[in-house]
Amino acid sequence: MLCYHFSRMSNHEIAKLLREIAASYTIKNDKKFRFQIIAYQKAADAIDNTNFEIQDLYKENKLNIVPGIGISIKGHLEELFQKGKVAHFDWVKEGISEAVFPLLDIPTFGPKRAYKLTKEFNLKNSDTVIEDLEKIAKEGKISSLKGFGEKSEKEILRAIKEYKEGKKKTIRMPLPYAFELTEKVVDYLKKSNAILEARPLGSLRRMMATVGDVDIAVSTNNPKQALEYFVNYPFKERVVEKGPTSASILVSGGKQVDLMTQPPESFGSLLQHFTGSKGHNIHLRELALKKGMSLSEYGIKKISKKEENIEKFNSEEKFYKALGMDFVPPEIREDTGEIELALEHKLPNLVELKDIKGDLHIHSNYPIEPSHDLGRNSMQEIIKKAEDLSYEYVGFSEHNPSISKHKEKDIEKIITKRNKKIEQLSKSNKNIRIINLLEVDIMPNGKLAINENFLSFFDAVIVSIHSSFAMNKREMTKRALSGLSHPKAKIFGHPTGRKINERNGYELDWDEIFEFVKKHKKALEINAWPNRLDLPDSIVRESVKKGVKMVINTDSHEVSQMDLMKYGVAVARRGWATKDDILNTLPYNRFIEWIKS
DNA sequence: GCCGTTTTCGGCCCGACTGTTTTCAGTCG
Repeated sequence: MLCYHFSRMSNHEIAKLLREIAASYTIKNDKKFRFQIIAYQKAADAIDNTNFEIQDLYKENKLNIVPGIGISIKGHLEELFQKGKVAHFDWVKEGISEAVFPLLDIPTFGPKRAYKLTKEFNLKNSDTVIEDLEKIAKEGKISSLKGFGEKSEKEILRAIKEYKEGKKKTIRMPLPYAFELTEKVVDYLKKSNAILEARPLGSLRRMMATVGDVDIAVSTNNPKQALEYFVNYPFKERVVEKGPTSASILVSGGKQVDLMTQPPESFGSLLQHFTGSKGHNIHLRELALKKGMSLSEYGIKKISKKEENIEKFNSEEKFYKALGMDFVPPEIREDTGEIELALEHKLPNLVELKDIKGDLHIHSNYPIEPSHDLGRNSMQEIIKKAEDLSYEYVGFSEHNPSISKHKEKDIEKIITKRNKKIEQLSKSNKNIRIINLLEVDIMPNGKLAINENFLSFFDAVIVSIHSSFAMNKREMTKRALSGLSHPKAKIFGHPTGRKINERNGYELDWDEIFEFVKKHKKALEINAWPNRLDLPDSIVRESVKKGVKMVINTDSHEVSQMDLMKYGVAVARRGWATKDDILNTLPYNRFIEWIKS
């Protein structure tokens, strides 16, 4: 019997276990357990997405605050944490080899096929199952199996090969990377005269921090020609599938691009359908069902009417209106309360890029001899760029001078000189107001990496953590709060320290951080750097709920990077932030009043 | 197994595509 290391199971491991239960139910009897399967998958999704550590919630007896965890699953998880195993889970998994589960990470493998193959060939070792199966396929033993054939055998070999090359179901691209990839495909599509419009949708349109597949919707009166053109995309690796209304290709690097088509008169329903999220759409359709309507990418069917009449929608606004709802911004279509508010016409006015009046986290090339990397452009070039972006103000915030390389006297000299430079620039640039900042390390002991006497040289400083990430939650929270406690420390930079696809970031006690930041009128940064996007959207949402203010910054080291602001705004929108929640939407006078307060 | 301004019982989204099938099962989004 398998025992789990219950002393410390991460949310991800717990979610994985619940997905294994869903898969096992599917294998046992997918019709009989249809709703259990959905329930376990939903619970797994919820656990993957929550900000709370599930084991912490268990200790506080608050597991049921996670939507999707009800009486049964709560009980099972409690048993898991107490005993390290769950009798009911063992029952569900009975007769199913552990070797089934690694196969589920490979595209085209679902529970049924994985089970059939492991059972037929008596595969028991979950560490070697993929290699074992590959060998069997190469020997041509799969094609003779009932329900399999030559093609599926080849498909299995290809899927395993691609999986080994790193094309797993779970690997996701950072948002800006996905943007560039998509732009190339969309530009190509627009050159076809069969294609009237092409728009990226899915998680990309919802501006999620990471994107799995790229989804593109096409408006066309000639789907056959449009799809033929699509699958001939010059940078394609291969065609995954192609039908009369949709097709999928793999492009360079093995990323999948899905294309769906509709004629212009139904394009609105298609946009809505293909933007998702899955949870948002399911909720919407359940709601519609209760009103006697059935929703799909084709439009709205009235169930009561005998004739198969589908009402079509050329715009999303009209589609939502037909359901009695306001248009829901794509960024918040995650089924976390937006549907209810759209019905009551009470959706928040989310912050927009044009609301941003300044960027405070920019590294110039001023020779400050910093602890970390210097920027590449001059302060003057940055000011010029800020003008181009129609900002009112800009903040210079190079890293603090390295304390290991300088004596305090040298640091004082460097800062004094920099201050004079900023003063002079302020006089010569009337269109852009300059805010004199610095990004200062919070050292492991909680002290700032600059003598506190020097802080008076600045309007304020951004404090952030760049080292010793392995500290525990308690110590890290203490460290962060200590760093923020100086009156000049106004902004907590990239607060979680995460790097997407690289590291998770350290743990903090968010309730304590929120309380402190709010009480002392500080702000949390939403850092727009592509693989940071930090704060994560879910923590922005909590900040908004708690009334904690934020600023959105690019952390630019080069002027072109100041354009990354849109990704930071996207994160803020995904966290339901309005203009009022974001301090750098304030005009200069009010912003400077805050930062000097 | 979860959930609730139609319900604490009786519901639970909707469709595309492929391969192995002679009408459907499996996977995916």
